[in-house]
Amino acid sequence: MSLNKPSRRQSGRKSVTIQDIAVRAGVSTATVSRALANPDFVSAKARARVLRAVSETGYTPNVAARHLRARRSMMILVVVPNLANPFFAEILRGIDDELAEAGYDMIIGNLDNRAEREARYVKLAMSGQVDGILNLTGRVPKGEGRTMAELGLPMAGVCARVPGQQSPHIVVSDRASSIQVAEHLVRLGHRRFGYCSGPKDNINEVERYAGFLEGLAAAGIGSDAVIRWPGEFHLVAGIRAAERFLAMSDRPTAVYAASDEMAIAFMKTVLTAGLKVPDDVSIVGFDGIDYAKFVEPTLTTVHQPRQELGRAGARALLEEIAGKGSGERIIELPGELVLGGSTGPPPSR
Amino acid sequence: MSLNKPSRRQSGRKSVTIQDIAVRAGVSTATVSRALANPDFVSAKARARVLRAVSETGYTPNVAARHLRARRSMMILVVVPNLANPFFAEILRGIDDELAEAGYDMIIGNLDNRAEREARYVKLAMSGQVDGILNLTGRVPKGEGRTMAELGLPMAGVCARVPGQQSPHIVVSDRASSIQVAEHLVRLGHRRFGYCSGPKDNINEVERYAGFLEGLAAAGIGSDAVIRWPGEFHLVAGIRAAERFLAMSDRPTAVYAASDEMAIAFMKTVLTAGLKVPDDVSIVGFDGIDYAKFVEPTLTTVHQPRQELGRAGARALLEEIAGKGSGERIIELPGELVLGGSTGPPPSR
DNA sequence: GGACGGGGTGTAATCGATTACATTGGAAGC
DNA sequence: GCTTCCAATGTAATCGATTACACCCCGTCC
Repeated sequence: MSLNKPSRRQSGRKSVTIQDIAVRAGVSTATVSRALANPDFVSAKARARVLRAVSETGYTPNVAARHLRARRSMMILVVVPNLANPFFAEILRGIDDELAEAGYDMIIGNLDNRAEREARYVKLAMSGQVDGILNLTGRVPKGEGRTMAELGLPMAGVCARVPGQQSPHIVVSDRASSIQVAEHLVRLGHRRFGYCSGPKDNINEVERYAGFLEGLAAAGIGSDAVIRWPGEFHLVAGIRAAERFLAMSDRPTAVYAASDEMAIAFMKTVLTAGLKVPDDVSIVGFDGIDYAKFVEPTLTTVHQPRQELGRAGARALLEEIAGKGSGERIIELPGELVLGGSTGPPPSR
Repeated sequence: MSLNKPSRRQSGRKSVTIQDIAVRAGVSTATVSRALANPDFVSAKARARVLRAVSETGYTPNVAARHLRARRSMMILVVVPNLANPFFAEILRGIDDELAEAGYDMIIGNLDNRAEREARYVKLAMSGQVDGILNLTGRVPKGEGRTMAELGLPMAGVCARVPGQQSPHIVVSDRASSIQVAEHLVRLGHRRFGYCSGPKDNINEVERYAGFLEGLAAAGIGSDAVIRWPGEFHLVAGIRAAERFLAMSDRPTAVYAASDEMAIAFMKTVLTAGLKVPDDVSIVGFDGIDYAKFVEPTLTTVHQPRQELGRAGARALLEEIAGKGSGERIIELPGELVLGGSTGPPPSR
């Protein structure tokens, strides 16, 4: 088996090196490097000649060489649970904006909701290819016999608090927001509830559920008034929950879903079954994705400041990388309950 | 200004090198390298010792060094118009699956619908950081005084045919599918149409519009029966088109939108205005994103085989990289008209 | 006038892998 | 037994940048 295709070497690419620039500008490679990285330490004349040579040739430093020597790649690994959920897309935008400002690019590790894909990104992180990790998954990815946290790379968590991980976390006020949801539904007159759960090992899920119960308790309603359906934050889980709901003889009058995707799928399923929203059942989601505004009726939901979550996460990570990080630390941004048309008083019967 | 923070060198990371493995296994670095890359050329004994040393130490080759020497990064740049559109997320999944099989990872260049972000990725591609480019944008990104096509890097287009770009393209049958849309609407009895356009310099848009007119023409309906609203494929454009639609005194009875996002936003806006869908107006989208099934009524749309588009694109690119590519070439995958509840006969009046 | 200092520059080591080329040892063939 | 050949391995060059260190030159200060 041919060791390597020697044929496909630089098919057409010219590859201008720092040597070429040095010769062209009549200086040494050291001066070229300095002229580009630390202009202040080079004479104006030399700098001008270097810059001209660069623009004439279209030289771009080879990042592999730079990375090898400088021991930094200017790349960040962003681990995402599921790219298909538009909720994450806007967080990524915030992250990207902030990272780009600092000169970093990002590699997106999409788990696609499949834990077995974690290993691939642990490996990628191990190979020294990235300078830091942003973890949006609410878990500590494992693989290759290690966890991602053990790699000693700077890391920060966004959206999700990961217990036991020594790094900053940027989260939304899951608990406080869920209390508001409970208050809103109780005020409307609801007394019996359904709850569309996220994965039970996810801390956001835990907090949201706890907050919901806490809010109800404050109104004197016990946890036995809540039916909890298992779920996974995505559309399909919403359908399953709705099927269980529809099969019930004595249904709750309000349903709280731990993600908008589940709420939207739930709503669609019960509408298709002939129920009216909110006349027959009120529905509340969590996240505030764009589509929540484009379903009929509009979804009542807790809006997360997605872009700001991303930006704050990126900033925290950059601090960690710079060594200015304070390590373990939680930054909580407020969620906002946005009222839509999917909630109303319970059926009078 | 301190040149570089010397403090932040390898904060805790051990960095096992090939040297360490060589010593530990009692062989040379060449043998270690071969044992890992070309096991057949190394004795079983040596290989075993190397592998043991590797697993004992958790060694991972430094990719920067490998990349520098081997002149390949095993990274692909994927340029995406807008990550927030879930349509692209599933294409990315197809791409990622196929690339991962071949050992490649991807860097996602999200333009976020802003052309000025193109330059950043042209630069990234120029720096030799990637072995190839997948372009989902339907344009040739420009910046740094060049276009991305001029870099001489292997490239392939997905979703969009880019005129004048010498590389394979994987597209959906825009024209044929749009003809079907026209036939469907005509068969239902519609005679006056609205069309929610994508960007006019986008080839998919051009083809979709042309196909729509062609289908109508086949039924003896002229292009003067179609009102075209300008758009951008995203949600906001759908709202704008709907506002124009609502302001009309004599409205078309059916609307075709060049993307599901526009269709969904259009539908929501007219529903909010008190119209009924499809009783007052029929709506058809394009793409077949998940949310099309979760709006009420369900959207009639042209379903694109997204994952397969991504896979085929990745395969074509890998062929280009391997030098087996045939260059200019168009692969067309069929779209499928999926009937939903958003289309019906025109109001009888 | 000589010592000193510092800005500007060049030389060469270095990062950690891959790989061309040289070398070794042992089996096979005569 | 000696040559031949090939598989297995080692040595060292190499990729292209960054950067420690040395050096030169010239102005300034005693």
